[in-house]
Amino acid sequence: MTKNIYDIAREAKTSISTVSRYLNNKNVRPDTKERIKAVIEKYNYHPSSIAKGLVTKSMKLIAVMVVDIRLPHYANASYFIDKELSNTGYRVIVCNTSGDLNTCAKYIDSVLNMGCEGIIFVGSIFNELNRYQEIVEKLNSIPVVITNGKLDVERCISIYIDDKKGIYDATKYLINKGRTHIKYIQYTNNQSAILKADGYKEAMQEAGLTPSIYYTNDIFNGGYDETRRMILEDYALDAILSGEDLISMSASRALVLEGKVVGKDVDVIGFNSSDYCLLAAPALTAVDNKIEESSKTAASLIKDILDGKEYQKEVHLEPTLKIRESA
Amino acid sequence: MTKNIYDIAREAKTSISTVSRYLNNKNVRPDTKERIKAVIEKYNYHPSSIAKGLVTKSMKLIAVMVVDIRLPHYANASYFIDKELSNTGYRVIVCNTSGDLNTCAKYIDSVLNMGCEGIIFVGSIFNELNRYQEIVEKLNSIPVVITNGKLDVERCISIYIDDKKGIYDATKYLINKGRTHIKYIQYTNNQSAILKADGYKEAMQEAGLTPSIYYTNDIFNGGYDETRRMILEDYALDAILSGEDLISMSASRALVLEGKVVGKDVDVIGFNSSDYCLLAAPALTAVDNKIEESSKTAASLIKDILDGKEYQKEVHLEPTLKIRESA
DNA sequence: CTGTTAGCGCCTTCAT
DNA sequence: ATGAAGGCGCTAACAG
Repeated sequence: MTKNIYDIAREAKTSISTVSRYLNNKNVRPDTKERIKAVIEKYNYHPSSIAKGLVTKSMKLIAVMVVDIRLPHYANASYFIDKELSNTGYRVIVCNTSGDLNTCAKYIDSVLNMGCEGIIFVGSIFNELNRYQEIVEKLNSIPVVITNGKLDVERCISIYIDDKKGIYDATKYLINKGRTHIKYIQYTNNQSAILKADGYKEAMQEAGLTPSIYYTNDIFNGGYDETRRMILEDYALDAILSGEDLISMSASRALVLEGKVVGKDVDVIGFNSSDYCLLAAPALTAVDNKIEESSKTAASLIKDILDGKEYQKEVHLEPTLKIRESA
Repeated sequence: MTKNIYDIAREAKTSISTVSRYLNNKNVRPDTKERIKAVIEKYNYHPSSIAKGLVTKSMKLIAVMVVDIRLPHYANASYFIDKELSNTGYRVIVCNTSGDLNTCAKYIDSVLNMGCEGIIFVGSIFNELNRYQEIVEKLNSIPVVITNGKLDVERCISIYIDDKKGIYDATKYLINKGRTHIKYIQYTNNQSAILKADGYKEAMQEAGLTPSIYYTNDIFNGGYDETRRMILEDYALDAILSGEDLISMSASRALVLEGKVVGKDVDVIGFNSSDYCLLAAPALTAVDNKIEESSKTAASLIKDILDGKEYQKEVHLEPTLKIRESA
């Protein structure tokens, strides 16, 4: 039924090697080229990527490691990486690690022996992989890109988005607006979360204000719950910011339900600047951490390594404050 | 460096066929079994899935076709499918077709010759594939599951979620609450969107009310824009519903900014009942179309077909109304 | 520029 | 229960 390279060669009156050359854009005489082309089109023949993979040890696959695709940040990252890569003949395989390194290790094993050519790690949480010597060794065989982190492997590119500065600038912005009772909600306790909180603390202390940090691990309700707590503890609060849009959105919701006018009585700022910011009432002002740019950069850089091009080991991106209605 | 089946066989003092049998749980004498096991563990050997794939014509891959992973509905679907399948040794490959059938066709070609064993289509939009005879033929070679649709291929399971009834019930609910100026916002013009709108119309007409439908193709701003329009055209509006949470959320936002009290002056109902409903202020009441259940069902059914089990060609799921604060 | 040939790592008869 | 040998579809020397 489905044709292979022998069938094509036979019907094009040539050898399989010539067909193979044609397929891989090597030199083939124009007239044979024409004959091969005709037969290939006649049967809509596609060479088996498995058989090719067995020889080349590659299935033209790039793995993307995320925590959970349901979170907008990771959905966006994998979308843009896929978009950038799928044109170049690569297919993307997304792995939901739920932040668990054992799960991640299993995925790495799995994609590696599927002929995966490179891995993109999205998020600083994957920094912790450095502690697993065996995993690091496996990663040595392929190019790796990581955002906001650095892995001790042969070919690794780090894309840094200065999260700390993003929050620092946002805090400054609030201070310059005259806000003084500025609260911060920290989501999780990973490296990136800590850096962001540091940015907040630094800006507050420089201005002679006392930092006030609330903690949560619940992405959907945490902002609401902590804001309720804040209201009880300090009714004079005049600004809230966090390291996640979703946290800030539910904080904003709590304020609105309390009768506060967000953007006037209290300013709220988020982080990521996802499209969901537009759904908040009022629309959420947020730190834009350039997810599209960093994702596309990750994709094109891993291609560069694969293509044997020169590449820089580090790329730095600056977050910016995207002002909407909530602050 | 990396061991193959010959290395294992040699060191375990047996032949590759016996190792292969061990790997595939065939009969092997206990003592040889032990020796093989020891060597395999010593080197942490994993058989190459590419080589295996060349023989079996399968890479243990399932493709999931979605429109755009950035939309919560698709992110959730692919997450739950992945979660259900990754335990069984299958890997999932997500394809963002952006609703374009040519793109979809290319992905199908691609995953098929990568040794993909089955495809899950998420959303009624993929019904349109029936018009492409060549695509349908290709799909004949593998099991297929589609939600809210039916493909004319050999082995296809349809999972129907009664969208029309979901909206019908929601409309009834509003009517029973005494609402009369109920508006509907339709997003896109695909089969599912039309069915939902029909549910709305039917409920309205049965109650002797005049349906009033607004249209948009903009998932993030459409709800807002159309609601602005509504307010100008009929200030007495007392309820809005739509076929997408995001549309209803931005509709709600427009109402709040207009000074209306959502859930009191005007009721708003969404569709999907994603976690984002909790971020709206007030929290969005929505039709729950059972995305987790349908996704997990899709995954386990495609496994059933692959395992040669008996299977039903159709599964029906009932949406329910999840009442929160906005209605 | 082209054809022959030897693998890539595994599964699967077919004997034993 | 086990081993030998052929083949899955393709690429990559090698020789012409």
